[in-house]
Amino acid sequence: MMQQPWTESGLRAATLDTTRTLLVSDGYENLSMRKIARQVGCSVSSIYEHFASKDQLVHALIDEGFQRWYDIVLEAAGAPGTALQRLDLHCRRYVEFGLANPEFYEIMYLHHPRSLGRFPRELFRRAARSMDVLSQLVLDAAPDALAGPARARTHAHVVWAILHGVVSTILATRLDTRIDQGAYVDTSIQVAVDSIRRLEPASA
Amino acid sequence: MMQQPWTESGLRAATLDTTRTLLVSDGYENLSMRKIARQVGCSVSSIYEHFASKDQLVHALIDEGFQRWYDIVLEAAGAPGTALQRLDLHCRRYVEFGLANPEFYEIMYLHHPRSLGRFPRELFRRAARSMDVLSQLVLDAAPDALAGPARARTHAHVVWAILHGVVSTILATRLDTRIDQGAYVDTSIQVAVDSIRRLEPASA
Amino acid sequence: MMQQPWTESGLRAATLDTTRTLLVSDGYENLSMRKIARQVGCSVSSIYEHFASKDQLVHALIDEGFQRWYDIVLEAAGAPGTALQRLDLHCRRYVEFGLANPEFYEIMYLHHPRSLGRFPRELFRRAARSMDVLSQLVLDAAPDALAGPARARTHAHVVWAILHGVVSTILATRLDTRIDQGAYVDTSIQVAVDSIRRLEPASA
Amino acid sequence: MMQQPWTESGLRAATLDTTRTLLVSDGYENLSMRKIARQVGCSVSSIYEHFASKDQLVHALIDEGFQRWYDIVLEAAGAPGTALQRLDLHCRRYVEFGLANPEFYEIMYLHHPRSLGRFPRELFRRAARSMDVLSQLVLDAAPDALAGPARARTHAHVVWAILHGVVSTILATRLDTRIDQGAYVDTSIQVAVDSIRRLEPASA
DNA sequence: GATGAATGAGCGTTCATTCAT
DNA sequence: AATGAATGAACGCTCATTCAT
Repeated sequence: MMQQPWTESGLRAATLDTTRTLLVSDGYENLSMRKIARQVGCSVSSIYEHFASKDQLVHALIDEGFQRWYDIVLEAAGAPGTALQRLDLHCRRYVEFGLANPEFYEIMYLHHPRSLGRFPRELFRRAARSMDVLSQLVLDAAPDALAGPARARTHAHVVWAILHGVVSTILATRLDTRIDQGAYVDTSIQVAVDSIRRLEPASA
Repeated sequence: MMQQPWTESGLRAATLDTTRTLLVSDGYENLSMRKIARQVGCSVSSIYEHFASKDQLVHALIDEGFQRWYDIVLEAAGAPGTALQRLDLHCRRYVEFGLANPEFYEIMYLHHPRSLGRFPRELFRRAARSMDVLSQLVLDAAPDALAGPARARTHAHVVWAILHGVVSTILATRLDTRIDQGAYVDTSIQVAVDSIRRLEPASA
Repeated sequence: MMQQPWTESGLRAATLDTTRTLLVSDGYENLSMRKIARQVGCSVSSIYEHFASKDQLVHALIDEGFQRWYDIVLEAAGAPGTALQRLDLHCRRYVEFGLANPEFYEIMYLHHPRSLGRFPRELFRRAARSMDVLSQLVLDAAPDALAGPARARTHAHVVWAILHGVVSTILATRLDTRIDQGAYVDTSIQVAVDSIRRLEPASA
Repeated sequence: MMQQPWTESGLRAATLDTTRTLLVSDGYENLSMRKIARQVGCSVSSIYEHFASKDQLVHALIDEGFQRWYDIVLEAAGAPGTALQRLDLHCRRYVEFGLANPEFYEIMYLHHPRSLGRFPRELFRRAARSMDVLSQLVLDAAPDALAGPARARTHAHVVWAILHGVVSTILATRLDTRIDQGAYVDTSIQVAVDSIRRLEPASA
């Protein structure tokens, strides 16, 4: 699902597409170079022609994921409306993205950095970039109360913790079945946004 | 590497200890019976004397983890003070526990739909039990506003999502290094407790 | 089936009984000391108290099997009627025994001596004893034609080859499904007996 | 032990050769991929490059064996001479083949009901094919007496049982040492052929 | 006479990776 | 740019057997 046709063709693109698909259907722990090659319809060695290792292939995918988060946060930040409305929009888009792309979410966040020891720093920087935009959004939403980037950063991380907690709870199917998922998400986002709104001076 | 002398505890306890440690250092996906045995300093088959399978060994650990959480939430629920104070206490203890027992978090993510079939329902029930106590605590803190267990359950899950997000962010070392961890935790918990406190009628 | 209650009780008898049963239900290749012990309801070590090894335990069972064949051949040899009638009776009993006790038949004949390297010679001698009785029976059936034990022995072995071929073909389920098993057995036995009867001087 | 140089045949052929050898020397129950690889002088995984599983490797051997039998029976059926002479030829060739290819006999016993499920039906069909040719040969040898394929089939199976019994008795070294093997084989084959010849109407 | 705890060797199989072609 | 063949290490797990108690 959501698999865009890999325009330029080429084995590299096909490999990435297939890996993404396999990640969704079988999960990371069942992802193997053999399976990818079989699905792509080429030899294993051919994949090694384009990716130095399985790790690097996965990194490319993670990079893609972080890029998409960056797109989301950028788009929300640039949307019309008040800062709080844009913050709300971002939260919604984030949760949507996480729930719609469990495979990305897993490899992006649920995999401990430890298992990606050779994980290039640049990828982390790309993730940090998204956090920066979120921090700015938070600062815009409560400039008087936060008075500077330092506190804004902390509060942005709290907002993210909520979103992350919500997405990962749902993905790990740990949400009580008696709870309506939509209400749960809505309530959580409201709490996240309110955590910033409440920072505004009472005179608002 | 270093084989700790598991004095009087017996092989079973030593295995659990080692597995807990390995879970933190190497992650679940890199957990193997061979590694455990090597670390414990015994043969693989000796471990099978005490645990019928790798799954069962992990289950024992999961069970332990949920039991620990249950203890925490029970203790907090029975502490003196207002319901809000007890909720705050629970949040603090939960985060402390999570940070002190990283393997618990590793374990929680194992309950993925994909591997879920292998996990006995009883383990899930034990987790639900803890959630029930937390829901009651939340209901006690805002009885008028919540007016029943259904909404309380949702809000309890939101509180949990926050705690969950905070702990896993820190454990995954994804917290921006410029942020003070203590302030981050405090702020998060405050947001969590406030998300319940704000539900109270203004007339209180 | 055909499991006589092990009168004297005692672990040794119980072990033999259980092993016999397991051999029927699960086959030799799935026979393990653990399974036997579990079924008997004792520890594995307890079995080693009575049998020095798995091999020895199986040998005891094989011995039992050869003893039963010996009983059969002796009974047939001592039955009333002509020698040919007694030979026919033996053939019938042999096939019945083989088909009714596939587990015995397998370990007695289908297991190559190689796999029972430490197989005590005494067991083979017991099997040879049965062949001796059969040879005598064959000699009695055609004394004039055979004129001595040497040729009788060869012909006895041919008779046995037929019986063995029939039983093992059926046990290995290699008999064409369109063939009636009863007719197949009857025809085979008739050929076996005739192979001796035809040796009689034409003047009979 | 000794690694024979499998010159030009390629790993696949070498594996089949070695497996055949090991089957004879150690038996099926002691056949392991590791042993095969050790004997061939390659890694275990290299074998898996050519055979998807141990089962499939054994199947290839079974297939080969039945093909060989088919060749034999076809050649005998097409040889010059009377039907009885051709039947006699088949019996001789069959025994020769069985004694020269002991692994074939090891293999035939694998088709046990217990492990049968794993064996593709096609293999069985190939065996049935050989039996069909033998049945036709038998029918040709005694067309008047048998009067149709049904009885011919039964008698063909009896002939086969004899050959089968003879070969397996010799291979299992269960033949009394006082018996001359050549005489034993000759006598057996004579009994087998006679079992058909005797079916002819006396008027022939 | 009986046991629980432990073990080393082995099993079939999968994997990421390499390398000559 | 692509491949087929090969590999060594690892996996979860079972086994017959030993030995102190």
